[in-house]
Amino acid sequence: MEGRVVEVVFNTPVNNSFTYIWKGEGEANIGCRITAPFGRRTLTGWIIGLPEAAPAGFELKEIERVVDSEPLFDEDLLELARWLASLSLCSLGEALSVMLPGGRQEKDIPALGLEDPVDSSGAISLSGEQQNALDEMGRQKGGFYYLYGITGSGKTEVFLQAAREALGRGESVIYLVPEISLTHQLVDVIRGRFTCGSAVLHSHLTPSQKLKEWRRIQSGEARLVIGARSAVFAPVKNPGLIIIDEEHENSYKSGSTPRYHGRQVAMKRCRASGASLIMGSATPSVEAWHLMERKVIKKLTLTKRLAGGGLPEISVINMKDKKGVLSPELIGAIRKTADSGKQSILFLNRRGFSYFFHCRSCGYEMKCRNCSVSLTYHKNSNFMVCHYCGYKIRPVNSCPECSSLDVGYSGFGTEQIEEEVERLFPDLKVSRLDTDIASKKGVLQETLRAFRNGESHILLGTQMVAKGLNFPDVSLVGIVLADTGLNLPDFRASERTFSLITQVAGRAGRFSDDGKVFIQTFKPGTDAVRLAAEGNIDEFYEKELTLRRMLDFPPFCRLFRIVFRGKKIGSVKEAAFSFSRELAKVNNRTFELLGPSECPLSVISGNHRFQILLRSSDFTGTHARLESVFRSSRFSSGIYCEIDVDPLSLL
DNA sequence: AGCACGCCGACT
DNA sequence: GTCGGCGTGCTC
Repeated sequence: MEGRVVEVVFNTPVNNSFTYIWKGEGEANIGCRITAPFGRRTLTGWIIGLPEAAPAGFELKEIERVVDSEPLFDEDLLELARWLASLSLCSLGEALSVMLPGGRQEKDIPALGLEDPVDSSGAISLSGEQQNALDEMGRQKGGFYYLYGITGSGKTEVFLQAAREALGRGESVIYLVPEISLTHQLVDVIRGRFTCGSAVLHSHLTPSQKLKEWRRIQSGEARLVIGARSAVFAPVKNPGLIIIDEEHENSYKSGSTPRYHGRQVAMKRCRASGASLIMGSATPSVEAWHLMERKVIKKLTLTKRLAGGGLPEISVINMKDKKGVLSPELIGAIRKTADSGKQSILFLNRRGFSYFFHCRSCGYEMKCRNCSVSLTYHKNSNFMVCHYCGYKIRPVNSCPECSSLDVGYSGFGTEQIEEEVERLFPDLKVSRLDTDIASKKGVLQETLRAFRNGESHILLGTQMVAKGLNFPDVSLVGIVLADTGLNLPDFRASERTFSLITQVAGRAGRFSDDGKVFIQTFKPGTDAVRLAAEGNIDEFYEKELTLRRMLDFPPFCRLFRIVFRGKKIGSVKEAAFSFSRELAKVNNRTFELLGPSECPLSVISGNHRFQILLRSSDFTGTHARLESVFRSSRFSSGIYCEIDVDPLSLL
């Protein structure tokens, strides 16, 4: 009996496709899921082709079952998957599995929603600035735009009206937000605003719910799709507009294979379909800023705060020679705030602080002389190491800058600060919010609800607090140590610090005119801190871009990060060095090869980690060479190699 | 990724 | 003598 020849890929790191035969009743079309025997197991795969004849030399196995009667993806989406697989060096099956419902679930970091207040009653009239921006966007179909404006300048309203116009033309719209799980308010507003069907894709949908939404989008029933990162793959018909809210957010970059960036995928989709792209933020990524300067993206600026509400008063506190973690100024302000019946938020950027050499007297940190990033202290080898180039020196017991002996490698975490705050303010109630707490289901929401209801006076938190500052009774925000981010061995440290301070400052005091922000820092003079405090945004980007150009970092080059991990340090190291030798063979001066060196986080859950960095301005040439070495290399069991093209972080 | 096959050490 | 280590290779 004859059957249909079917080409299939699976969600495995195996890059090739497999040919099967379908002898069943129904149709087997491109884009449908199937189950089939694969080796000694049965797997679900996707049909990517219907070849006329089977390749010779194989005894074809039979497709067991065709899961879908209608395809999950069309040729356009398949093409996008091929592009993604090639770019991020994963298999086609892995690429498809991250795009499609029922594939691997992407894990998301909990973060607070932005909750930009939007009028839910219906379209409101725009300010002159907003209207100009909207008109500009309508001018050229397929254009790339950036709405650059301070918090409260009404970006969301412009997004919504641009979406309305696209929907009015019969087109579909994808609206990306950093993380959807806690942005119910925004989602409700958006859904309430439009009469056409909308779909919300987020990580907490069950596979069947996800599939249902997927079908609604495919059919055209839902033409407005709201979702986090992976919603950029939504199978919309006739895409007319993709919106990226809070473009600078790191959650747009996937943290696992395939490590794609939502912005990059959005740009690709828009170019392919002729749709427009609109991004927005008060603190664009340095990449995006550079694209604006190069006129690849048209910058549209919103300068005015709509609701009035003056910018908060910002004080920079120099922590040099200060005892304790809270300055007298901040302590006084917390007391005063509580006395006047208002609430305070203390923000602590804790990440990685303790790994770096730090002088308590002057704030000096030890930096690599080649890379201008902070050196990481390694206890076991007793070396300060640069994780870009492997440069290492012995640590010192006194500060090279001021000779102070008050130096160390330890910092503080939320727990210590909490103790300190409780000691200082025994009569005030403190809520703590960090990743440990947030991972416990429901605790996050409960903590926030309690704080919003005024059940505690002070909210103490890490990263995640930065975006959720729209509590009406909060009038004081303290950044406990603004420069901790600068200690990270990362060329984006400055950008992150700047963005953070600016975002925090922009959100404080939105509901009252007496909002105050205290920035504690050892480096009040550092550009990231100083310019953020001054609100001197344009100057920061100018300086940062000059620096990146000087040091040859993105966006003036492209980076590739290749991480090797495994239980046995010797084999990991060996794999990294052997891979590095293969790369060197084909390099031919195409790229700069840095490493191998131990990763900044040298051991994660018992796995030793080594990394290689490639730096080049010839992206295509470097990518091709890396691809050929990677696809032809075999790693022994227990050794894993992961590639991150355009990494956001080198940790 | 799984899951087999395959060839060398300490054990019922 | 076998159970089991993980190195190597394949999956239509």
